[in-house]
Order: sequence, then structure tokens, then C-alpha cells
Amino acid sequence: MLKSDKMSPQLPKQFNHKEIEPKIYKMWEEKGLFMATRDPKKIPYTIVLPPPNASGRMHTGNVLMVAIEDLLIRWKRMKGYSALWLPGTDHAGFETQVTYERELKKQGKSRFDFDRETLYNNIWEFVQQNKGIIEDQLKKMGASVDWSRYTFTLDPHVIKTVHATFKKMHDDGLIYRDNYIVNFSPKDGTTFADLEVKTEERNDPFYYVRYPLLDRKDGEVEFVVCATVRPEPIFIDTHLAVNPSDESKKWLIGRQVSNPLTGATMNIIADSFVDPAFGTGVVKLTPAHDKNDFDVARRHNLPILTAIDMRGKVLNIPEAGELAGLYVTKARKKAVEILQAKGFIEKIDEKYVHGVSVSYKGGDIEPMVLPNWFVKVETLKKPALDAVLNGDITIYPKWREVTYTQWMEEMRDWPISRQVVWGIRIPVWYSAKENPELVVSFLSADGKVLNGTLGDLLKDHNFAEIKNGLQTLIAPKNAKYVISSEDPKLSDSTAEDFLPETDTFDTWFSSGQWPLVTLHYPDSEDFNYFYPTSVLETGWEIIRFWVSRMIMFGIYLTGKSPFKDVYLHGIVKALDGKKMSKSLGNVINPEEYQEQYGTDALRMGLISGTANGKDFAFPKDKVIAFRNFANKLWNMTRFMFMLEESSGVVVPEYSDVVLARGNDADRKIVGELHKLVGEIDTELEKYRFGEAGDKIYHFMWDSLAASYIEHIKDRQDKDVALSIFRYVFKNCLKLLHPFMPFVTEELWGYMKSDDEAELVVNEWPQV
RNA sequence: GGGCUCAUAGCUCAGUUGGUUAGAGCGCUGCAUUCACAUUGCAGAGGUCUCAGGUUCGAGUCCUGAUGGGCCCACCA
Repeated sequence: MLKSDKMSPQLPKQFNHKEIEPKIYKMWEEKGLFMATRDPKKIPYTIVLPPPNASGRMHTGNVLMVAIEDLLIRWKRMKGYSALWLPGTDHAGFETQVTYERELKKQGKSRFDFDRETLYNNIWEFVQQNKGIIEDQLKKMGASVDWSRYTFTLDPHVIKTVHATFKKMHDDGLIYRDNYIVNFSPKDGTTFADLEVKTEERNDPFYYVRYPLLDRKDGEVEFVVCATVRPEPIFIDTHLAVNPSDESKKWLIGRQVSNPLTGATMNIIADSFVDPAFGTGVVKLTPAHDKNDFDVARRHNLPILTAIDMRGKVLNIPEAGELAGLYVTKARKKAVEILQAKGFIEKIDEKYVHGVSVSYKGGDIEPMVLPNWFVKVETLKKPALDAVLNGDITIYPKWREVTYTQWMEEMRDWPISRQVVWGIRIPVWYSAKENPELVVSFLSADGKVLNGTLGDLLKDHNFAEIKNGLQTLIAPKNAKYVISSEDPKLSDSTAEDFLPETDTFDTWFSSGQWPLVTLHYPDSEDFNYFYPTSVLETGWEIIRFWVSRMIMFGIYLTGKSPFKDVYLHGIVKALDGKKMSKSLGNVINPEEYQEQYGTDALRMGLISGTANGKDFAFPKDKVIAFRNFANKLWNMTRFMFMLEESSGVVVPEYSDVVLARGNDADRKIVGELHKLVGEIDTELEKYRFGEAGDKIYHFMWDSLAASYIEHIKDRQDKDVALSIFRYVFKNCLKLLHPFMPFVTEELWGYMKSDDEAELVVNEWPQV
């Protein structure tokens, strides 16, 4: 194809990313170039996009993630794979509900003003309004995702699959109900996942409480002393504990003391969790309100008795005495008064500083024992661990592997219930007739929030009113239930009345099935062709929560690991090298850089900043350097057209014949290019993105621009030199395209002949 | 307490299985501008690779220890 019969294009002096990027993305999208086909002659290459929060915005970590995944996908697509990048967004249950409730608060309302269904629908609307933001941002980033295969975690087919998985696990005996100690915040009125709980340093008095020793022998102390910051639930305590290897306390094991508040008899047990060096080396056990104590109680089969209710008040029971009905802080004061009056306070350390659990909304956590749905992980975790150990799955970088293996070894049963509305409801229904002891909270017909057991409430309210106004429900551990997505009454009108479980699944329960649901498991052609996926790319901080669950679900449901490789990128820190945080005011908004320097520069800068999965400071210098690089490419092209025009030569299509007419410089640059192609492939196979990027950068700038172009200026046979330049440059555009898709595609448009495909779907250079 | 990770140029970092004069980007110094790009070009300065031992013909790279950062997990009765 000869170019001389056309006017050479007149390029502006600089690469204008703001103008060109949207134009290019639109072209890709309209031509459907990201759509993957199930071509039996091709090898599939699949990546699932870790779904960002549907109502959120992209942060720097998301940008890095998109840059890396798009690089991999574009590279493999050009190499001839059937490359599919599956997009989607996550409902982000808790996070979104909190955001929505903040909006409600501005309107002077709260979630208690709505029944469950209305609240859900309102949040749905809220999310729909904001959903476009993240999709726009993905497009601006140049993400070559297949939009025709977009999934939202609350799509009907996702819910269907998640429900089916729950049912199957239940049938396989992997789901059970049990009471479990959860992070409950009386102030926020809900439980929080461990992730959502932060520890806050606080100064509280540390009380050394005397427990009178029973059956005291000669020479023995009168009191066993135990230090605590919270004496108020002592009235319910039944046991103290010491460390069995603590010689000075050994004699206490099996002995009894009397409860300093109630006078009831308490036993002293041994458990190695007790730190002999801390406090007095004696621990009081309050299993219903302390995670450790709960675990100890489980191990030793101790009673788990509740002292505090969900409003944060001491229970109104006889044992509570004067404390009954008081809020925790008041009850604590009262308890201290009583103990002091009895002479049971040995001393008070006023300067004690300790960690207190606080929800990230700010409410104090009152650990509580509530019924929960659990996944039994014993049989699931072994194959998931083995998949990594035996090499079915390779984790990059290698040193992160231990994070995974340790977690899988230690993994305990997984509580999957969350008391938030925004999520996939656990598909369980409770018969009203069989479960009068259900604790129900509902919005009555006249707009009041009422609580109580179902049996009691039905005395004054009819069932329809309760069901329509239902907010939350707590079913005792042994409640009778049926598993069904729909109200069982819908399929059998003669059936009894049912109330739905109001708990939703932990988001990791649904996102753990992401590789499956995005491919429409179990019975779709996509699933048959594209599963297992090729590489799972994400930040290392969610390896435990997400990666481990996907591997477990994938193997459990399909018998195959859901992906072959896991690439874990590092966290992008602020310019000062510290973790980005709102309070430090060092959060980087990637859009500012994108706006100023262009998407290509932002992508390449980030990718070049890390290649080994380590955390790294936002590489501002590199972003600027690659903005300059984009402009360099632009001007290389511009200059080539000017030379072609001014020299007036006919530039022949590159071939071995042309090269044979050339000189040593020609052969050298072509040779270097061919070597480069091999090197790029090698680096990318090893996920060494930064190295690969640097090599193209230096070849194009140093060898091609600084050296070869200067050389062309002196050439008499400009036709040969320009032909070789075109050949080398076009191949460089290909190599660079996965890194900097916009500028390369735009320049390709000027360089390509009419019968050549767009760069995004063009062929990767071969040596 | 357990685990991971880092320490290389003024700054941010690369350096893959140990192999000749240790690299990049930015910054810095000097020079250059009608003739693609100042988002440019040319030239240059700048490092006893944290410290102490060890293995080796050979160590920035491997081993041991120390010091100082960062992160994760557990715990704080």
C-alpha cells in the first residue's frame, strides 16, 4: 500500500488527550471490539473484574487494577486469544446502606421509618441513580470490558445462583444455625462484621475485684482477685479462669468462689488463653459479651448467659438486682458502688488504657450472642488450600502465598448472616404457626415500630399487618424453617403463613461466586467455554475475604479452581508514602491526574511504579514522564509525515527486500525490535509489567527517536529508511497499545492502511 | 506475641536463577532553540548498595545476626 497518493495528515503540535480519548473509546465500543466470541479455534483468556461498589467512585487502587487487567486483556486479545474481560459492580451491602442512611438522616428520617421491602426498594433507586458514575469511569480508563456481559450482584440470575448454592450447601450439611458472638452496636442497632470494627484506645478505670474463696483452707488467701474494666455483668458470671501452666495459680483450678454481686457459687477453670502476666492472672468469664470468653465457654461447654439487651441495657432479671434496666455505663457505676460497699474492690487503676471496639459509624460495640447462619468450612478449605499448594493455582508474587495458606489452615466456620436490608436475602421462611417465639420488629399500620415475640404480637395484630410492616426478625437457633426463594404460600395457597428471614448474606458469600455468576453458571455456553478463568487480579488486602472464598466455591460447585493465576497488586499510597486517609488529607483523586496528564499517562505511570506487588507511593513523576512520552510518540508520527511530504518519495511497504537495500543502522533497529518483542512477552508472562513498560519506553525514545530518526535525516534513500521506520514504529504501537491504548490507537489510525484492523484487535507482533 | 516486607543516587524506586565499569523517572549543573516535539535535544555531576559477620574464584543479589521503617494477624480480661 502506497501512501504518497494521499495528502499526509497534518497533526497538531501536541497530543490532546481530552479530545481524543472519548472519541477512541466510542469507536471501540460502537464497533463492538471488546466483545468476546466463543470461537472453538481460539483459546479462551478470561478475567473477571473485581466488582467495584455500584454506587461508589473509583479510587487509585481501582485505577491500578483496571490498568493492569486491561493490559493483560489487550495483550492476550492481540495475541489471538478469545479474550473476555467480564465487568460488573457489587451492591456492597453494608457500605451502601450506610451511605443511604446518611442521606435519610439529612431528610430527618431513619431506616426505622420504613418496612423492610420499602427500604430495599428505596436503596435500589438510590443505587440506580449513582450506578452510571462507576461505569463512566471504567470507560474513561479505557477498560476494554465486554459490556454485553455486564453483571450486577443483585441481578436476578445472580440471586438465583446464590440461592441455589445455599440450598445445595444446606442439603450437603454445610449450612447450620448457631448462636454466635457478633459485634453488635446498640447505638447503630445492627451488627458489624469484624472488618467494620475498629479498635479505639481509651482510658477506663481498671477494677481489681475480690471474689471470696469458698472452702478456704488454712494459709489460703481470703479472696481471689480479678481485674476488669467492666464489672457490670458480673452478676451473670459463672466461672473464673487461670492458666494451667501458671504455677502460682494452679492450686485454684477446680476451686470455687462466690459471686461478689449475687453470692452465687462460681467455679475456677483452666485455659491457656489466660495470660499469667496480665492483671492478676485471673480472668472472669462473661461468654455472652466477650469474644474470648465466648470461645473459652465453647471449649469448656460453659453456659452462655446474656446480661445486656440489644438496647444496651442490663436485663430485667432478678439476678441483676439494682442494675436491672440500667444502661451499661450507669450500671457500671452502680456495680462499683455495690462492690465497694461490700469491700470487694481491692483497688482501682485509674490510668488504665485499653482498646475498645467501636463500629466505624462510631457506636460502641457490645458483643452479643445472636443466632446466625454458618458455613461449615472443614471440607471446603482443604481442597482450596491444596489447589495453591499443588500448583493448580499460582499466586504472584510468591511471597504473598503464605498469607493465603496460613488463613486457610486457620479458617474457622464462616458466619454468613448480616442484619442489613441491602443485600441478597437468605432464602429462608419461618412458619408463623410453628414459631411463635420469633422475635419480630415491625412497622404497624399506624406507623409505630413494635417489637415482641410473634406469638404475643399476633394477639393484637393480624398476620398481614406484621408481614407487610416487617423490619427485622430474630429466629431462635432451633426455629423451624423452609428454604425457598419465594414465599411458600405463593406456590401453595393452602400453606400456612410464613415470615421471611430478614438477614442477608455476607457480601463475600455472593461475590465469592463472582467467576461463576458472571459466566451464568451452571448451564450456559459462556460458562462451558470461558471457565475456569485465567487470572484473578486484585489487591492483596482482600485475599482472605474474597480470593479464598472464590476458590472454595469454585471447587465446591464445579470441581475446578476458578482461575489459574492470582496476581496481587500492591496498595497505592499517598505522595508522602503514607497510607491514604481522609483524616491525613493526603488522598489522591486519580481523576485529577487523568484530566491533567491523560489516561495513558496515568495508567502507564501506575503500572511502571510497581511490578512486584509491593505497596508503593503514587508515582507522580512517572505519570508526567509518560505524558511526555505520549507526546513524543505523537511528534514522531508528525515528523514522519513531514519527512514523507518534504522528501516527496514513495514509501514502499516494508519487506525483506526493502531491508536488504538498507544499511547497518536499518538492520540494527529491526533486530532490536525483534528482540524487544520477545522480551516484552517474557516479562508480561511473568507479570513484570514495569519492566516491560520500561523496555518499550527506552526502545522507542532512545533507539528509535533519538538515534534512528536523527539518522534518517541524513539518509539519501529516504524511501528505504522511512519504510523501515514505519515498520518498526507500527510494531512499537502494537507493543505499547496494552499499556497506553488511546494514543497508540489514534496514531495507528493515521498509520494504518485501509484494510488493516483497529489496533485493539490487530495482531501482536511475531518474530 | 506470630507472620510478611523494605533499607540501592537529593527524591521515588528497578536490579528476575550470585558473574564484567550498579540502572530508570524526577530533580540538579552546563550548553543548545527559524528547520517534529521546551511535554525538546546534547553533555555532565551524583551511590564504600543500612551495619557486622559468613558462604563463594566472585555478593546489591545467598546465609546468620544487629539497627531502623512499613504492613498483616492475634491479643489487650
